[in-house]
Amino acid sequence: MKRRVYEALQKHIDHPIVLEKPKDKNFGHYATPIAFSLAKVLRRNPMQIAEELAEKLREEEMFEKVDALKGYVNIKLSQNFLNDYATWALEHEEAFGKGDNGQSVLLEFVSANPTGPLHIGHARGAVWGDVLARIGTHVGCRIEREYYVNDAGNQIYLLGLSVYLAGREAVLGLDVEWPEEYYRGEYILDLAREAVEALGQEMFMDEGFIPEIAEWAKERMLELINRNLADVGIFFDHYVSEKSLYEKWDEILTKLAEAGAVYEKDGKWWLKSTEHGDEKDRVVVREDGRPTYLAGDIIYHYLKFERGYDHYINIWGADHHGYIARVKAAIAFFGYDPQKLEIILSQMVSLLKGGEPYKMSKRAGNFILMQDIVQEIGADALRFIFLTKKSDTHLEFDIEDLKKEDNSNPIYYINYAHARVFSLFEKAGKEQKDVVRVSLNGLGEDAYDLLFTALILPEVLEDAFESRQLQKVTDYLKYLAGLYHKFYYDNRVIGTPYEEKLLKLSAMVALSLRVGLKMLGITAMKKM
RNA sequence: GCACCCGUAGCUCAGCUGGAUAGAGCGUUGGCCUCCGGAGCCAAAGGUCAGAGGUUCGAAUCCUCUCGGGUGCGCCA
Repeated sequence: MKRRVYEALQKHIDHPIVLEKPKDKNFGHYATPIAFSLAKVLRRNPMQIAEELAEKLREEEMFEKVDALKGYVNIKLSQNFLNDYATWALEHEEAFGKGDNGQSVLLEFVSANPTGPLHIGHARGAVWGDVLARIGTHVGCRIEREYYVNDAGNQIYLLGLSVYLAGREAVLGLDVEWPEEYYRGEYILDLAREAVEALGQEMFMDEGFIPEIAEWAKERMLELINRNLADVGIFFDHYVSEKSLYEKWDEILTKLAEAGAVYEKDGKWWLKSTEHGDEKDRVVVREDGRPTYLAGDIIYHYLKFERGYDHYINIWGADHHGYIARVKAAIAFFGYDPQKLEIILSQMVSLLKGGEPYKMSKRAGNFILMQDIVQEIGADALRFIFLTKKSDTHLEFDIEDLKKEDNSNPIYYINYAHARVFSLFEKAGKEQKDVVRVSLNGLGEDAYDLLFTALILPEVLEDAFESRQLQKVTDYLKYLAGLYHKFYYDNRVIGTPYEEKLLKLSAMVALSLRVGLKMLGITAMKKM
């Protein structure tokens, strides 16, 4: 809809146009301060320019009214235009809001180490990535979801060691000496019990079996992580194993050397990441010849770019922000455009419980599990908490509040509006198809406000996706639901001369709420 | 010390590609059910947009500095 307006304006203006929604709805549906920027170029009075422009735009059929006010050009869409659009939307439910962006995007998210269950911080990135993918797909991108599995290195050995020791101590009752660093937490005990059962006691008699135990435990953890994700409706198209990448390392190192990207010093190989804006060069091969973690990431991103997507998005925890420069540097050395890699940082989540800060630490084992929160407040509420906040800001919430908040949760507010519409149709003994072609002519201003708000869903989705600000969708849904609740309160529907018109309007609102909720991974309720 | 994120109502947060009178939810106070779902609606109180400069027709929004909070600065992953 916005695009149609934009195109209409373009016919008359040869200048970048900013189109916005006026704060005061009396000003119309759209407004542009274009006259101010044109005034600078043309060196003329903005009021005058606005007036001339308004004059030209009045010829467009889709506009009912075009005003010039204090330099702004305010535009009001015609009722016929809005009505026809609503009819189209209701007849093409699946297509409403669908775009044709066409970009192919590889979205990497979660990528939590397979050494434990997902905690609440992971959940934020997981939900964000999932919804970004849902909306992106709806607006027409071809988005593939990928999980990078860090299944190599010391941490996996540590996992094995932890299970091995827990098995000896808690299951077999042997004396053990705990090292300084190991994984704690109940899940390690569970794993140990299972492992003794599945692998046999003899595996716990000799440290030499630790790598085998580690491998087994890692697989179990991946299964667990996937179950955690599935419980909130999150899935992946690809899993890439870090371990499997290293066989390509020699080849990649050669490529880097040919590009002049690496050098040898102190018996180690360094990436010249400072050449591309990093603060220092980074070791990629240790003295003993083993590649570092960065090497794995270099291979991974090289292969990503080889796969030829238009754009790449990684959602990382904010604690990895220092890592961006070196990965981008490597990409640049391969001759690819590092701009195509976009890193979205998901900031910390702090939890309170009854006002007390909850320290989250994987090693300490007292972190809050995503599955526990899901069990307490439900997947939908968990999704909503994260989606009402932008990703790059710290988020703090109290578990106790969330528990008691299930009644005042905005999801209920939105769903209630949706359910009310279905209740109306039921009471009226009608179905949507009975009213889609009804003309809305004759309805009042508030009805058209509501209709217009329902119809802007596509541009809200597009804007939210393009700006990576998913909270715009939740804001919109709350606003639309609020408008409908008020409208419902002010207007009687059934038994009035406007019954069919108002049912159509209600159906349109419900459609936008439903599609919007679907984008958030939440199913709209017809009854509550 | 350097880098990144943040500082907006009592609390949790929107608004930030500069635009018209700074918003929501919760909390507080007071109204609205003989009537389609009161899980709703209406109203009130509550703000030096951390502070100071700058840029310009115009700044919560952009720039600089200061103060305050968080995170990162491994050849761990």
